[in-house]
Amino acid sequence: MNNKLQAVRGTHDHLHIDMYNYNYIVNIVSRISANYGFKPIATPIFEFSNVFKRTLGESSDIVTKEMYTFKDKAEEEITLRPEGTAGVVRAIISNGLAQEMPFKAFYHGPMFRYERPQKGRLRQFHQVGIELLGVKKEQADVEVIACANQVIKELNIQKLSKLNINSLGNIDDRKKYIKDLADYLKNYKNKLSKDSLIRLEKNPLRILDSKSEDDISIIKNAPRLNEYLNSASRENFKLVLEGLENLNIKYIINENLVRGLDYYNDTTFEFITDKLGSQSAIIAGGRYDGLMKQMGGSDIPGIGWAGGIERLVLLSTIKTVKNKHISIIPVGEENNNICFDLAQKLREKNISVEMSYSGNLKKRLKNANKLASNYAIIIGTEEINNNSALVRNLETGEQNKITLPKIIKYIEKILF
RNA sequence: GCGGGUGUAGCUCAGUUGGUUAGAGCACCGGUUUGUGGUACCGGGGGUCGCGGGUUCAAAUCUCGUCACUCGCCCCA
Repeated sequence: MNNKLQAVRGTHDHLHIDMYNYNYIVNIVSRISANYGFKPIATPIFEFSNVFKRTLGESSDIVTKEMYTFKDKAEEEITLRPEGTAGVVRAIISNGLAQEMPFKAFYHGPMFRYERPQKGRLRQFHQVGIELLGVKKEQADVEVIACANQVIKELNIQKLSKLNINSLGNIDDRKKYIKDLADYLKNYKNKLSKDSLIRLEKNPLRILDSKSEDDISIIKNAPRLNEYLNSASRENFKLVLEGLENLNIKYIINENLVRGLDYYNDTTFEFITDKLGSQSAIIAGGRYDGLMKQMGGSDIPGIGWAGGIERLVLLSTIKTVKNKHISIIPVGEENNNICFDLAQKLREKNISVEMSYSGNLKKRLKNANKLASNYAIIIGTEEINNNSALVRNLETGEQNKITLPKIIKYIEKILF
């Protein structure tokens, strides 16, 4: 491979198969979420940088080291979106949709994060996601999670993933907790891992899901977040869990599930897998009640999730069902026009037809075989003289002579 | 951002202690006469051995750098 021309690190070309897989995932989520009342929406791929800086948290990893930010020709600071929620919420505010609550959106598209690429982790990756705004009631949490659960189920990967769930409480409770947690951890400064010492300064919550053995043993006796939750948050969490049980959705309460974005509160959840190395989350989300207000809109609650399309594809065994397909073969260039005309007529009947561009009968049959055509229609001078065509079943080799006026009906009959 | 592994035809890989025109399978193209594919046989195209520098009479093979992929960490979908 002479790689003078290569795609930028962490970006991929999506060739046929990739696009079929991509569309497969998007179509499933689109259809399922529509059944829950979510409607499609698309927001721009880039936004003013503040849209993300203000919402994701100035100290979050995404903002501090992963954003693709640049100045455009008008000196505006622009960022390629690293996630979908902030843009959707901004769009609601920009378009004055705060009156139309509840607002239920489904979206998909590319996201950008400057990270070290790995399997299932790219710099340009793609997400599908839903957002439900305007409902504080736990019914929203349950509905949103149930939708994700159904996606997992229909992708047939429920055995490969587990739903983890936790409640982060509100911001004030969490602040109190973080302070106590940090105070506790400061007693173990000499035992904590290097990474965790840094986290202790920047974001002590993150130490909770550390993979270091030492950290884990220290955390065992640390103060617990759920003991800091106010009664409303506790009650809400309890109702969410009951709602899931009511729907027979299996979950694991994971008290150490803390998410990287500052805007989350109360319910957070992740469908995680152990099949993708370091990349465990395939669908993840949570509640973000303060986000809209923080962005300058009304005080409207929200909850949603996003799924990584590439990760979902990696986990699924996707079989794309191929439509029945026909190859039309003229024998002799002089019969091209009549064949091409027949091809058009069949296509107008919504039948998938190809006519190869060159070659004799043998080559064209070979080509038909390569295209996995179900039937070949062969028309040469001999057939035209009889006002007929040969229809060959390429699986069985069976071949019939059909008169031209009847051929479209005949093809429709054998295909459907 | 940190640490490890890998990089030879479109794909999967061989390539001996550095030594003459770099190989295989699959795929692709053509042929095995004239209007019949999927099997078989024969033939062909395609690689400046990721890229750049260094060591050497000589480098795919050693060395350094760089790019990309990959594994772990960080973090995340």
